[in-house]
Amino acid sequence: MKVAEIDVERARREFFARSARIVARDLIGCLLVHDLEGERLVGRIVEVEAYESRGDAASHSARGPTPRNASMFGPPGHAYVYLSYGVHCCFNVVTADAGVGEAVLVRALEPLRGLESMRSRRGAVADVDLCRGPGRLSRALGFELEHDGLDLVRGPIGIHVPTRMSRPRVDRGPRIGITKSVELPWRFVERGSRHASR
DNA sequence: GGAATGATGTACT
DNA sequence: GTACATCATTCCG
Repeated sequence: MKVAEIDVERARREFFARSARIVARDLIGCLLVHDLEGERLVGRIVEVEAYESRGDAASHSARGPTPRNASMFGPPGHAYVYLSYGVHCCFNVVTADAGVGEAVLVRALEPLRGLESMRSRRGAVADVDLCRGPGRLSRALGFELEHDGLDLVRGPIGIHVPTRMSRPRVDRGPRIGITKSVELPWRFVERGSRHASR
């Protein structure tokens, strides 16, 4: 591997090695990519939530490591995928440092590429709803439990930070669907996005 | 072993 | 707006 490639990889890993709330904010506008069955599926991240390790009772990591949340305590820049309500897969990006237990839940995407493939997995829904919700986007992009722990720098799932993008306007507020630590304003949404949930 | 609980989505009134 | 499917995980005993 060339020196330049090593530098790029280090920079990509350091992006995730920060607190979840900081990474969460920066993920708005980034591209979530899945190379699946010879096709590249792409969505633009428009809604996320940060789950931290200290003082966050809503985080899966709040009571320490368990078999389910093990990858949340693993190295940053890896996936944490879990089953919600026994039905839906939810996709997170592990942040901070290994052993800490922080992650960012990706809640909604603006579908950009591979829409036909997304439609085939999602059934008869409007395109604006293809990836509007954490369970929905996992279904649309083909995320499964087997992707839990995957290294997002190596693929086939990855996150692209656009080199040239106007910094999106981001609104911040309480997270959705939780009953603990409801006051923490760690949900980030691109202002005015029609692809966000709610 | 048993019971409660979801970081949800869909259907229905 | 409300109802509920559905099951792995977690906690308690």
